[in-house]
Amino acid sequence: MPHRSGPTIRDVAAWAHVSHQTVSRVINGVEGVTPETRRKVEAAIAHLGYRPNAVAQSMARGRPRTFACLSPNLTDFTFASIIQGATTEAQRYGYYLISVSAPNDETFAQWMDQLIASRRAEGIIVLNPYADGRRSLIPPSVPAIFVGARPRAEAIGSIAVDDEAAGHAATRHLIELGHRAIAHLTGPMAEDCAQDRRAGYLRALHEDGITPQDTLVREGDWSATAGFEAVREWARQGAHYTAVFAQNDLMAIGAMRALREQGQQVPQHVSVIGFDDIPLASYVDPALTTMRQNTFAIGQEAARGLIQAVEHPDSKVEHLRLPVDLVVRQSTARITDPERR
Amino acid sequence: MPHRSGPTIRDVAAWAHVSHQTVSRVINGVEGVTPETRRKVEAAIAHLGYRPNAVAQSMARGRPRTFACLSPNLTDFTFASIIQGATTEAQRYGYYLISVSAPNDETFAQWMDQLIASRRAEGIIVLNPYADGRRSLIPPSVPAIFVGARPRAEAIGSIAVDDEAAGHAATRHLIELGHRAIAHLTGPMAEDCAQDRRAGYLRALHEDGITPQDTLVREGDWSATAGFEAVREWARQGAHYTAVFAQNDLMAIGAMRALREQGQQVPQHVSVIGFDDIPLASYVDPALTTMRQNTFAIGQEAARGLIQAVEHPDSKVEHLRLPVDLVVRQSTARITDPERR
DNA sequence: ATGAAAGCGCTAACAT
DNA sequence: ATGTTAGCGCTTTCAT
Repeated sequence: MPHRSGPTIRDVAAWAHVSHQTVSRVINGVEGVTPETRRKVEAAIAHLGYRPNAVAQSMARGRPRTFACLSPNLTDFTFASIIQGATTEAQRYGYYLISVSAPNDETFAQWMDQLIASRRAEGIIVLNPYADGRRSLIPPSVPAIFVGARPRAEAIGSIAVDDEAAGHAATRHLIELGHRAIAHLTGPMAEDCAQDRRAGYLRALHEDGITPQDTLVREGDWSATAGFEAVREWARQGAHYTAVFAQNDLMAIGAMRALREQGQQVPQHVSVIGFDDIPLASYVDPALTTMRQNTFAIGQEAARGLIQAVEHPDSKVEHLRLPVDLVVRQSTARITDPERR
Repeated sequence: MPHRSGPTIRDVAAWAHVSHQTVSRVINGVEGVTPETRRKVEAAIAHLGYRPNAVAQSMARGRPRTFACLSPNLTDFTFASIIQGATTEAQRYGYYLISVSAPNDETFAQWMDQLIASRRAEGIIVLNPYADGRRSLIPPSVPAIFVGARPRAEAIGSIAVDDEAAGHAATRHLIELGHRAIAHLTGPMAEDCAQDRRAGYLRALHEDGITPQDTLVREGDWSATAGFEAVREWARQGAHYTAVFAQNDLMAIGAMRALREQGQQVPQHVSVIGFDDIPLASYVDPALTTMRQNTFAIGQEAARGLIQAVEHPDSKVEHLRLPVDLVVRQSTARITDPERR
């Protein structure tokens, strides 16, 4: 029952005494229409309350002007904010975003089938594309852009912050406060950003002649729980450290809680630095020192890059790196008791 | 340039030596196809790697099988989680969700135009529909479902938690711990849930013969900052209270921070209870007592309700209320010092 | 500058 | 049980 859901281009044409093609020209802002007929058509459109049918346009153009954004989840602030940026930017250019949660590669494959194979979406934004095997599920022909991935020698553009530099800066901040035993809590090491942040961490240690300790580097899954567990594990092992660099704020906050439960004060006994600057970072106790990334801008750039990719398939693929800023709050402090070093 | 982007139904038909209509029947699982021809068609589909074009299906059916989800933002955990639930459930029925951020009624109107007037989406899920004047921007003809709104005498279904009961339960929890001077931090009072939670709060006070104090009820905007500012304002006014019931966790956490900065201990001096049970609730210090709502389920129900509304327009509109659970953690405690009451 | 014709890939109504 | 015929509402040639 394809119900008549409103006036069509032909109704407008009839009302304005022009061909439907002229109406098409007007609504698409194409040159070569007399100002007068344009006015007539516009009057007809206004009078009938005509709105172009987006599905019919997609059909005729062979392009749906819709993207899919595949994210590990929709709830983590970092992802959500990137998605919000991408949605906003896409809209500015007449594109739409279907954002979905693909926590593993089965769900990823399913979405690829339902969104891409069925041509409901004409391009994809993939957040953290190297979390698992999902990369191989993307046919070379589909326009895509990666977020949170290192530039690779391939035809897919990428947007990321400079994770290595950020990891380095975070660690340097701690070193400058006098810390030398610096624990490190990473994201899943399959992901580029986790690797790069750790690389920055190691470089900073190296620069200061500090020997990295394997036991002080633990892999987490970005959750507060992971941060909590890591600190417990270090305690179990009797590990010694005076600072923790967590690769995201959630893990940092989880770590802070575990430290407190062990009777360790932050930052008096142990300094903690996070990554992201989520909205709650300044409200937890103590307020979290962290590396701020502009997630909204990342999303905007991702949308922009993908639009570029679908509209100018032959243009050079872009790899963008955005800066990260150190935001010093109260969870990091200078070592006063030299004994603890 | 409608580029040939793959085999069509007719290619499959030719290969299987049947009409394209038979192919249509097969891919839609319609009865009345010989097992043998069905097999032939399926073989052809597999051989050619055919996938139905979703846009063409939408076009021919006159229904895009796409919904829009309009939320105040995409980043607050509560909204994001509802959206994730809705996306997941919609997918199970072959529907898709375009989720957008509409912080005010101008953006809301814009999205309504671009998604609904253009028939890109055939129905909407509106989160917190009474935040402003947006309700009036929804034409009666568009299938819709409201989340976080009270059932009203209208043709739009609703999903919400039982906010009045939840507000009551939260307040009772504090009263049972001996509190009588209970401050209350609401969301925007234009929203149903804020009104209902406050109503529950007032009822609980009333039941115990506690006279509510106007100065102890402050309106916030759901942000941690609002919670922080409210506590400061109370201090400026010299308000006396031994407990705070905040209508969401963000405001509760902001309030806890302000209390701490004033030298007030939570829960020794002031108890704090929140609402939502965001993932960080158990990791802040002290771990937050809160009212847990199953946001994912809310999203699922919303999607289900909307599908019902578009597929069976004449069925009775549903109004669902989901329960809320008290989760006691460490931010609330019994009053020990009777003097402070 | 404008119009006529054709078709995008599919579903739906009507044959047979 | 299968095929044939029309569209869905628009854009895109190609004429005029």
